[in-house]
Amino acid sequence: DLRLLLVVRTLPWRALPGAIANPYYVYLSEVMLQQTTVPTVISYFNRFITKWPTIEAFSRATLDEILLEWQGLGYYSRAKNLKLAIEKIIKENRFPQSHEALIHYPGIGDYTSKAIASICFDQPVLPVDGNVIRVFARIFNISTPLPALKKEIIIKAEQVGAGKRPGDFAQALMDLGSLICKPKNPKCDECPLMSLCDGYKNKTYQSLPVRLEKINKPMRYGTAYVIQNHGQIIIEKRSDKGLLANLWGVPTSGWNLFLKDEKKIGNAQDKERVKHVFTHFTLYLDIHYIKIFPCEVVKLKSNQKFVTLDEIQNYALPTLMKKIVQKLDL
DNA sequence: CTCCGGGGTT
DNA sequence: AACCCCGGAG
Repeated sequence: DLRLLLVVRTLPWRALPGAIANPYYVYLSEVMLQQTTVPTVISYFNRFITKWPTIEAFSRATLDEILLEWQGLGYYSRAKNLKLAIEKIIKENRFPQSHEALIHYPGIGDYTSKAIASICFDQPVLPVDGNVIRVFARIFNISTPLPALKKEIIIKAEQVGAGKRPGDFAQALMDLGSLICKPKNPKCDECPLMSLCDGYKNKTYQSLPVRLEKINKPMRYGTAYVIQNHGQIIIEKRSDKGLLANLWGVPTSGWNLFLKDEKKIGNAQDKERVKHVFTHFTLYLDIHYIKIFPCEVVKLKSNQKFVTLDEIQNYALPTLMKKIVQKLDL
């Protein structure tokens, strides 16, 4: 039977043996883990629960305060959704407990709703994340390529069931995926499920799960403007929609696609250019340094302000903008 | 340097 | 199907 596994890892959001998991901790950590690895999440998570120990405390934080703590984690709309969902929960005065109830909150989908329901409330559901997909694809030797594979595994997981301790089963399966049944060089000789693994039996496990073609990312380029005056620079708050929404950074030009035969980028030195990779394109920004003369009058847009390098710590900057600011020596 | 993993929304 | 970001592995 698949449902005989031990939870291996101790993590700050996990309950001690015999204790009940804190839904706020599990929810917060799951959202962070949607985009980042465990070692990175641990420090972010600890800062969050120190600053906001309960969902009540969290619900009183502004989006700007949350983004300041979230900076560097990426996928910034998740911080916004987390805030919206927690405000809703506080208003309702009750933490939703079932997969069906949870899935209607912003930013909570199939995986996160099942993770919270099973880990915190012992609901009989199995969250299917990348680890579970990989483990199931190998155990049952399924060669359906991603992303279609995911739906197949979700159905398979419903058939397998969640056992008597759904939360432990879910976490054990994810631990197995991350520590033993790894994407590369899995430790099959240490695996408690070796004897029932069809992928191991058929020696297909290394190539599972199968994923379809990867497409080349297009490149974009533009200019970032570092506008200085007396040890201060101009930063601006980005729009509340689209890429890096609600975050701060130096002003930039538009980010243009390279035309097919266009000369790539200029001959700027490393110090004057940053490269940053997003999900669907790679960005190159040449940095232009502009000094304002004392007699010049600068008219700032409503979303712009002058700040010193010290003051910039109080604004949420994405990693792209940190790369630029770190080069500065005012 | 390049590649890749990781859920949810629209 | 496209969009949303970053860090770790190799």
